[in-house]
Amino acid sequence: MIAIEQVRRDPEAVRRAMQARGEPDPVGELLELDAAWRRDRTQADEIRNRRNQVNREIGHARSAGQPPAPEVIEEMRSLGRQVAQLEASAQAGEERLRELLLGLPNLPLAEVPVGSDSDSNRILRQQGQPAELDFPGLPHWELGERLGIIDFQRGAKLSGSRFYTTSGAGARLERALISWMLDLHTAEHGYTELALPAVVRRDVMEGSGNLPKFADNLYHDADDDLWLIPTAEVPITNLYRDEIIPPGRLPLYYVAQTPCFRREKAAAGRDTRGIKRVHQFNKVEMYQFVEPESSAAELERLLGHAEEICRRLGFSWRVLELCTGDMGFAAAKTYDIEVWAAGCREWLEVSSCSNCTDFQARRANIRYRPEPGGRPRLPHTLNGSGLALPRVMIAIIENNQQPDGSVIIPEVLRPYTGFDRITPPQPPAPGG
RNA sequence: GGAGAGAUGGCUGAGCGGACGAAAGCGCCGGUCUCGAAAACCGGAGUACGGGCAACUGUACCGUGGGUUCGAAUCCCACUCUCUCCGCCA
Repeated sequence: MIAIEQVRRDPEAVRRAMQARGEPDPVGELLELDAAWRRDRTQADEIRNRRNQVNREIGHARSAGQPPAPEVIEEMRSLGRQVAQLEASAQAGEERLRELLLGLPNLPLAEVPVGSDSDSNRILRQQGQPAELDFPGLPHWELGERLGIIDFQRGAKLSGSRFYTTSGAGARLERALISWMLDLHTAEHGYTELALPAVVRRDVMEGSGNLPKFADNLYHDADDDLWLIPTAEVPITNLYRDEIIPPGRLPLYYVAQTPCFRREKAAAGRDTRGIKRVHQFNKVEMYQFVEPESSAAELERLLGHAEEICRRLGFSWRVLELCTGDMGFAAAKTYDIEVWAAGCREWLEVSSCSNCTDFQARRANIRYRPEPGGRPRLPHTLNGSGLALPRVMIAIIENNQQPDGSVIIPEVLRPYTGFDRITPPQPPAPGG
């Protein structure tokens, strides 16, 4: 949520930001609502003040044995009615204002390239070249089935399209990746590991900005009004909801592996083959609560932590700086990391690293106290995948496939997998 | 699932419908004392919003939402959460 104070102070900046985002201009309506509720609020406070004064007088008189005069009571009744009316009006205005603010995306940082869609994203750097195989390579959906490690039919049998199962070396490879990533981030990058609920309450989804606007993409249990998380960002953001973090605690660095559930309604028909876009997947997520002054530098470090995974796995990758129109709702600045997959011959997004500035903190009412006795401030929050498992699996399987149909396991994972190669269950028949 | 108890400030914990933003203790911050610390003593300190250049000032907040009343931390209703016991269960 953006601050109404900022709209008051610099309406032009907000107007420009929303335009860069491709949003309709909300400023006029915001300012009108704001002025109206402040007027109601001030009047209600004044009448209340009067009422409180008379109340005290009644109390004093009463303890001196004097009951209040009927006309005094009558005035109090009248004041009560006025207060109730003004308050109802102020409350309605405040709710509409909040609703409007909740519907607005974060303001992009000044350096974010302006553009309406992914065509305007800027390629910041590229490490390595898109690898070419010197034999006809296979996409992972074929490799996975031939190796007997990914089963799409049975996934669909259990849960429908866009679900899959892994088995044997495939399941082990994913578990190894998860352990290795968590170990790397905790041991070398300073993160604290969290284990978290995968279902959360409605107000938690609202705190993170997924509800009400993005209900379409969420799975939901109606009986208990519980929602399946689309990313660990949701529960982590809400850890400190409605709290004031004591002095000296920031920065807080967290990493968590959770399943992520996405209905992908908006992407119906896209990426239907393989495990590139599925309804349930695992993701290792990094998350930071930091002081506002350091969030810009922290985003660069966070990005580096995600890139380190790519480097050690031997990937070729590139870093994109997203333009204003392509960024997520809560982000003020976002880097995407894409790795090259030689089988489907695509750059796959494996990480999205964002500085959400104070947007989530304000929305979820998370504050911190800079020093003992100091005024509470809003921290900045950052999140980044580190990394999303299915697409990492894709890249490993496709890039490391061998002419004989086997797949070489990257060196760093071998202590975790216990094997250095995945081989087909039987020698592949000639011609497949 | 059944039965019961509870929710007040950073924590513990008082609070006959009117003087209550709320006793007291602990903790915290500042000061006196001390070479320094501890102890003792003195003082300070909640959060949000409105008005004001500011000093300041007004209002709200005792789990949440309603209700009764001139007036609610206090009375009534609903909900949420926590704890204890029983049952069931990985």
